[in-house]
Amino acid sequence: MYSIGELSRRTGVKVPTIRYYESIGLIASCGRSAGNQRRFDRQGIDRLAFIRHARALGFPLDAIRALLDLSDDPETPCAEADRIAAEQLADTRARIARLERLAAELERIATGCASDRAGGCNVLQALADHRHCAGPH
Amino acid sequence: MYSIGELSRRTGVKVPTIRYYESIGLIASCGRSAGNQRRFDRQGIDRLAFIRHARALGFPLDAIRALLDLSDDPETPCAEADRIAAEQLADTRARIARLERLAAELERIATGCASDRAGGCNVLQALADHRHCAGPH
DNA sequence: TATACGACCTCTAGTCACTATAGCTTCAAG
DNA sequence: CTTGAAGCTATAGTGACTAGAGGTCGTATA
Repeated sequence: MYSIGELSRRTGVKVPTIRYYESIGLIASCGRSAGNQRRFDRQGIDRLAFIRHARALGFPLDAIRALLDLSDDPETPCAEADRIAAEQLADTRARIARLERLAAELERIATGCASDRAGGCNVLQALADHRHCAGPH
Repeated sequence: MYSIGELSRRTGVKVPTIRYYESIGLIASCGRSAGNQRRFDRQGIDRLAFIRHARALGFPLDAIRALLDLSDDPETPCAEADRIAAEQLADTRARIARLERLAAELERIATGCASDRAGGCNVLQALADHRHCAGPH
């Protein structure tokens, strides 16, 4: 049996975050001490480690909830898990693509400002007038 | 003089968003009609277009506020504007780097799941056990 | 001039995934 | 038995909006 602090140390998830996960029904303590403090078991650690790992990979909590449901039953078809992961990958790639467009435009804007006064500043002029941009965003 | 809807149409910023920007002091209407409806002028359009453009490039509203302050006075040194833009660029690049690490790991996890049941699912096993991962995240 | 209808108004609450604070109680070591 | 760390609940705040309720205004037409 582990206290919430122990669980936190073993998984790297902060104590308030663990309580938050419990409040939204993502995890459950296996009971309480006489003085109303949460107690967790080995399963609690595994489940929280799973969540942490999935969060680190960028999965939203809703997706993690679905993945946890799937892994609770080893007989479930896992096509759904594959789909969720594929979706997350596609989402991540889309974000990268968007950010790369922004970075390119920012670089064009942010480098080589001729003026040293705001009046002629590249950055400010580019932001004020969309026509200074190369691509759409 | 433009109504809020007209301003919205001319800048592509949604009406509730315009009201939100006003509520946080990012823009101001130049007055109200007899019936208490907002009225904007040409300057309002320019300022909102500036904001929209900066948001499209990923600048947070706080940075945009600072950029607007700078562009309000053409005599201000523009080193600060350059700094803000450079910071935004650095931030964007950092995000890209992180997302690329995640995408690589997701791809490794999400492709080629051998099993068709959750019990042997690649995705679920990788999430359950960090040791299945190639790199840190 | 009456009326219809779209556009406008304010205010509140919800989104996501936490984080912070306040004020209190419990646990474990000495 | 005392002390101090760790635990508890509840509430509010973050960023940048978005959605909804319930009411008012402006203007074109009949």
